[in-house]
Amino acid sequence: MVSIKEVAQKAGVSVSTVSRVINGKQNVSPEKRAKIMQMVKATGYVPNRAARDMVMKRSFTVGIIIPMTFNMFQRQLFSDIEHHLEDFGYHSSFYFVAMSQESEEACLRRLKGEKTDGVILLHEIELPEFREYLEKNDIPSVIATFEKERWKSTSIHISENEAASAAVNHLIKLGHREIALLSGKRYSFGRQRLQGYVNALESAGIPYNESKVVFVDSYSISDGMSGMKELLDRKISFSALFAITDELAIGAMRYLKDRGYQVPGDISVVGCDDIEISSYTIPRLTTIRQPVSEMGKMSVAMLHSLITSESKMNVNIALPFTLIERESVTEYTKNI
Amino acid sequence: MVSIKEVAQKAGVSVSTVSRVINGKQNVSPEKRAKIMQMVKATGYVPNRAARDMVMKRSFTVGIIIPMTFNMFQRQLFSDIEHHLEDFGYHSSFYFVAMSQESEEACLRRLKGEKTDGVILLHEIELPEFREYLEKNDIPSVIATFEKERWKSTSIHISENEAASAAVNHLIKLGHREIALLSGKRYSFGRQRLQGYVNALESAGIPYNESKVVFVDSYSISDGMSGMKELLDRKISFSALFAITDELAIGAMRYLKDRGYQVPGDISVVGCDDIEISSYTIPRLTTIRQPVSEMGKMSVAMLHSLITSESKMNVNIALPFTLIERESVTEYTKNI
DNA sequence: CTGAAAGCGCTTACAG
DNA sequence: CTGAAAGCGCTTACAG
Repeated sequence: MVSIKEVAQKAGVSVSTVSRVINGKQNVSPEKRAKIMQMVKATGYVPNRAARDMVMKRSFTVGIIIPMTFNMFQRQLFSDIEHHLEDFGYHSSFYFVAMSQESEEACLRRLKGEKTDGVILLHEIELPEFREYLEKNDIPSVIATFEKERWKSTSIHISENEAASAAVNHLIKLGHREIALLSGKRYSFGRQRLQGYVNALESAGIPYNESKVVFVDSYSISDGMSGMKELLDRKISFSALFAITDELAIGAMRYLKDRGYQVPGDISVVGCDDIEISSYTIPRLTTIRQPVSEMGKMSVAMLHSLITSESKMNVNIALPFTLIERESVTEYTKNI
Repeated sequence: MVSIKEVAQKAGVSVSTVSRVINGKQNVSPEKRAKIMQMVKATGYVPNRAARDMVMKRSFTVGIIIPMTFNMFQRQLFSDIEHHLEDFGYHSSFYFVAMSQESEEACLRRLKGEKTDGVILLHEIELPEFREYLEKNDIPSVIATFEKERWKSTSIHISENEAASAAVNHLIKLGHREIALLSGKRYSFGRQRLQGYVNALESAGIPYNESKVVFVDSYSISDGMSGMKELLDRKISFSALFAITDELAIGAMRYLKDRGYQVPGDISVVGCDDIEISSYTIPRLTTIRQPVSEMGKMSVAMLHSLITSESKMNVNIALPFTLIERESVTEYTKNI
């Protein structure tokens, strides 16, 4: 591969000068600049990234922390983030982490060797050393799509609590009072959306009833099916369901169909997130939309500004969510 | 950050020796080795990747070429590939490329600067210089999930042609004769699956009828809807549809429902790929399964062997596919 | 088994 | 505006 030295020789200048022009610095005579550009083109020279990274002591890469198995919402988010990262000229390095301490430690170890310019978390890491390492080394981080308390970093999210309330209020406004909840314990948003459900019920003067809520392990479609099964097996009476993620809702609708129930005829279902597939399900899912692309875009933009600016001020950004009314919800008529 | 030099000083040895132990070389006395390990631990030393990459003239990263907008099948594949790459100790670098020459050129330019150890293509690149560059520089590449003619690299795929035939034969066996095709021109598999459809018809002595096939621009769910619309608007008569991707099939089922048709009551639908969501749609989709995880795993394993072994032999691997019978297909009763 | 030294390909003061 | 030189943090012959 051709090196900067070779280009310098062919152009009859020093490497310093070549370095200047390829990095767009001023103070180079037009003639030399032209000559150098010409040689760069002729030789097909491209700077060696490793060498540059080493001397500049930064890698121009940002680390992306992702859960080992990431769901559809995160896949969309991830893809948006990648695009923007590329636009800003960053590389990205992945860190898949599972729900275990060893996995988090392994992630931290790798992180130390790579000197990423910053980190975007699509997954909540518990390990205290992790946070400490970032803070001690001034590595900016942004949390994408979580509203995490006491973690000193910028975070982009919707108000989880209010989003859940909005979903439930929509149901209440339509006359539903026996509203089941399909939730999970994993991640902070599980707790927050549960809280939103509780709040909405309370405001409407509807008593909270434990037997109407089920917690599943994760947030996949199949968890939605098993959660719905559990709910049905309890033989309680209800007319609507709020599933805290769209995938859960889709699984619930699937299972309801298997058991012969109509959505929304027998049960109204509302989800949360608005993943792509939700506009195509049968019936189309009524849900709360998180502005994914904006969130992805902002995550990168915020991280970039944290990396480049002097004042490292961490902000907590709550983006607006929207209720998207589709076909899975209807007015209250009866309980099952 | 602590460097190798610092560790050497604290351990009272030379940097060469430290380098030997952290790289697991032999020929180091047990005492020094122990002392060094201890200092590594104490200082929290982790080798600087950029420095190592530079001197070793390789980056331990593999480039992943992805289409600008990647579909659900590719997202699953991608996620599998990433996991395995991490297992093998590789990093990955993304190259999103659009359907344009400039985009392919930009991709090539970046590739030149990064000295990736190898490349995995999830997207077909047309630019001849691209292939030339890889060949000239002995950069191994594997094509994941495409069966590409005249491209000297290893490729992992199913027999597209036969997979399509299997789907259509299934329909034929159930008595269908008027079988519509929802296809696309983009990528070689579009052409290949079309060929499989044609072959299956021919073997069964059913004449190919152009009016029963529609080509859409891309392979998304919404393309599936618009393709189905076009088909219906042609007012032709048919009893079954083969959509060359699951997303297309899901879009078609969606649109059929909107127009008041029953699947499979009025129209049987079979897809191809077997993406996750296909087992949860209403009705569940009958489709041809590509062994995604195996494909992801093999792509990485093959690339790794290409990178590390001496003999760079390129192989063309066709993995078996399976017909997955679910609920979207039924016996022929009538045409619409 | 071990260390001194060269070199990888860049950037960045520094001196002119 | 320009170049010589130092230095980034490693690995790898080479000599002992």
